[in-house]
Amino acid sequence: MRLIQEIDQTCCPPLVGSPLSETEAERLAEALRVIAEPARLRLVSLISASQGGESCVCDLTDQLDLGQPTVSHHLKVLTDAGILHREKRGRWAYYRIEPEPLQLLRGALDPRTVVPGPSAQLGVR
Amino acid sequence: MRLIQEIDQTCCPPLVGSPLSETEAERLAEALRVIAEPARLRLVSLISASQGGESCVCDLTDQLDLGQPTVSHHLKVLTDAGILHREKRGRWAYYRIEPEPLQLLRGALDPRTVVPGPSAQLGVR
DNA sequence: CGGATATATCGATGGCTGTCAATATGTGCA
DNA sequence: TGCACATATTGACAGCCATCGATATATCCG
Repeated sequence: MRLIQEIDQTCCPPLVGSPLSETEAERLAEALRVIAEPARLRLVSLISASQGGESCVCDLTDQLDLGQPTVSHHLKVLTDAGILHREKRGRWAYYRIEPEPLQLLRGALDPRTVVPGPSAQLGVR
Repeated sequence: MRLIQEIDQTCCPPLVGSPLSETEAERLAEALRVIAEPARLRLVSLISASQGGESCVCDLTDQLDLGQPTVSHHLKVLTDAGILHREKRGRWAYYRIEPEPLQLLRGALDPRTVVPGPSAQLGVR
């Protein structure tokens, strides 16, 4: 059984500035692992590029050269992480992108982490 | 044996806009997997937060509660990916952050992917 | 040279996870 | 009610990889 793991505010402190604690690193890694997977990246890009911003499972299964259970599995992982939103209408399940989680992950890779210019000393201990 | 995999321009097309090809998704996932690991995230954050922007292995081993071979392994993965730069001075090896790769990864998570406003149609097929 | 120190490499192992086939659940339709 | 369709869940398996102990390599010092 897999625990639900949401990508929320507490997951993604900037990668740089002060060193990540063990717990912070684990949470951020867990969040990144959700999207560090080819099939899931393709699912996100397919859904976001689809008209109406949503897709049902059958459309996605066609394009991914993967079995339906596998696609369903990846959609569940993305949904549990909060990256996708699932809505069932009739026999079909429609998935759409939830904007915030990806933005939070993006924020964790903030370039200030990596470019220690003269202003790097500001709040940083 | 592990192949060298650099995080370069060709790795990180924006996650949204047009759907990722199978190859693009694999390359991006491979790049993300490099940082989707707690120990490696901590290494990056420790190095970037250290004075002078660089650390030697011994300093890092102390703070990570991991064996020296394991730390050395993670540093190699990060270096092969282009995220860290290694410089040997005397008996010590000093690692510092290479700014570009993390920025490229950040670019791949571009929020335009996720916020389909009225301007979402621009170049997008 | 020889010992000490710093780091890297090797080989083995255990745990995690992506994948599939089979099956279950749920929904619409006749 | 019964069938067809769409999706989810389960159980099993294979491949990957983080970790470690042991060892190799490299550098400094006396």
